[in-house]
Amino acid sequence: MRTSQMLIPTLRDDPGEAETVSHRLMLRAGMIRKVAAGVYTYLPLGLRVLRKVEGIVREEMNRAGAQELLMPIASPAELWRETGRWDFYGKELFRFKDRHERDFCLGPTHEEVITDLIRREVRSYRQLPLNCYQIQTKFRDEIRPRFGLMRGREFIMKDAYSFDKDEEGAKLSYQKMYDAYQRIFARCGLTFRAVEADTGLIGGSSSHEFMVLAETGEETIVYADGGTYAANVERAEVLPPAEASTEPLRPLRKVATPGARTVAEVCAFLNVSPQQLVKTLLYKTPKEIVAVLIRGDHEANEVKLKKLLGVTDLELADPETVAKTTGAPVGFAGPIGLKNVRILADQSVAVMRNLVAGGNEANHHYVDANKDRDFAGVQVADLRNALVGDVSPRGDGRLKIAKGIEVGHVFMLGTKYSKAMGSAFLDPQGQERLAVMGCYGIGVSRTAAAAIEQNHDAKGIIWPVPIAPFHVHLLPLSQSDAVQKQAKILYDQLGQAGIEVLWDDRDERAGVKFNDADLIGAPLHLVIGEKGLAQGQVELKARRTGTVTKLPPAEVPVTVKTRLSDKDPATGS
RNA sequence: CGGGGCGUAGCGCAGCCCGGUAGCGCGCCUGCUUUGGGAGCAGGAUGUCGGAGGUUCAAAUCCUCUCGCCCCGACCA
Repeated sequence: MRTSQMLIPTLRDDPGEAETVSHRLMLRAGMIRKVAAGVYTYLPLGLRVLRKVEGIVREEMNRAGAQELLMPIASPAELWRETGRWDFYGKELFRFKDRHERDFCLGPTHEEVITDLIRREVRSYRQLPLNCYQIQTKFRDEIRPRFGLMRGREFIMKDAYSFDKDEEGAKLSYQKMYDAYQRIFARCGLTFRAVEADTGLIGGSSSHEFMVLAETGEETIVYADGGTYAANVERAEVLPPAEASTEPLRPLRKVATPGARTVAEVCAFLNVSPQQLVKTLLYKTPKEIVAVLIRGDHEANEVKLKKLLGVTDLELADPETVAKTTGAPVGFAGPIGLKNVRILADQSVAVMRNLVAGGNEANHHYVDANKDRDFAGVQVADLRNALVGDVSPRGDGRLKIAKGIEVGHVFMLGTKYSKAMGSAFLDPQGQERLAVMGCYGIGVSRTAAAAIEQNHDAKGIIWPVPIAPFHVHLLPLSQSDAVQKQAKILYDQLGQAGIEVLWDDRDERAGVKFNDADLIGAPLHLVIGEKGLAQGQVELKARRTGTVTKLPPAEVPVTVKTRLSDKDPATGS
């Protein structure tokens, strides 16, 4: 393609609206433009990258035995009412009415639609297993869209749904997808990690998220430094403490702690460490108010808490509720004397002795409090976030923490949807059985953004070869006949060799072309200059390393092919 | 939804406090020169100052309402 014939509106300055690297660079490189919050137009360059990612996804899905279909973006409320998700999904579901006042939504995911199809069309075990996927625009009315394509309200997703006749088959389908995902993200040139994950709104029995490792990631993951365990921190299990305190119990005292509300303030005032302190968090669920005891230096894990309580709605209680429940303002809640409230404690709290806790009275705390002696009826569970240095729950070392971008998520669904919607088939015995399902998502547009987060420098994007919008950026530096002719020859030769070339045929200065090329980030830059050409040489530059190779034009096609092959470190593929 | 901030030329911003009829840099157009890392000179075009209402002789500037966007948090395959 010739630059002069493509819409590639690069920007010199960083747009004010973008903070994140990928968002900024995609805008500056002329790949995307915003239409509304979280809604973007993909310009030709951006679309080419999406198509590359889609191509890899499609190949690997097909290879794994899945078949492509395409479902509608709009779906009727009735289907969503069958599974209860019309109410359950909440505000994130983009809803609208047609002219007959019938409720519809824009699909955020398609379990209902696919299950509706399969229950109609699949009646025999002979038709199973089945795995159908689509690559499609999805809509989620995110509370806060951000970071460009990273968290849009409209985005492109590959979603696959497997149907099996039994649990065993479903596990196999799941494993196939898991393996396919490994290949997909590896082929995209990403550094990533599969981690155990929570199943959230989709539901099901177990799941793994595929995380692209990046500082800017919105997810926190933990992994064992000595083995294979890795999990989203939402999900990561924490082992019970290895040893309990053996300190002799001291008598309980109530002391004045004027104005000391936060852990830091109380610790400073009483001259104790956060490890000796217990914070009492009051949570509100639709059913009840619960008090949660967490050690001062730990963080409560609301996902674990929700699971334990069997609720999906959970929030910290407002100050009035706290006051009404504890008889004290926020900052002085404690387990001692707390009435009419279920009390939960994290495992680490259960082994503490002589702890400090709120006094349920303004400006007072208890010192040397002890479970069972001073407060009882406490349910102990794993309720905190895992921390750096915790022992891995699989015993393979200690935990470390990293940030990740969730680009894929595989779920074992079981019969949640087939049961709700009656997707059944007849087994060889003529018995009716429910399909066992799995679902598997990949954020295609997010993957493109994640690739930039992981592959860039101060000058711009550095595309991994397999998803680069172009392989070679051809930069003739002069409008002279000799240079232009040589450019045309190389452009044609490379094109015939199946290499995608972006030819900067603009009458711009060298600096402008170099800077745009660095910004756009094709893996190889082919520079044709007047002087070099007079000596029979052109230059091939690796975007990632900046390494320049001078070579005669005749050698370009072969050299480029070699460089683009995935073994060459200079292109970083 | 809570907190913070921003809407002025295609992009980045100043002007607003203290009202007097809009400016800077980059980009864009024309010409000449230049031509290996965002050229120089000369000339030129471009704004419902997010929108509506109000105050005033006069509003980008003050007041009210409203819409949009960004950041932090809560939330989320």
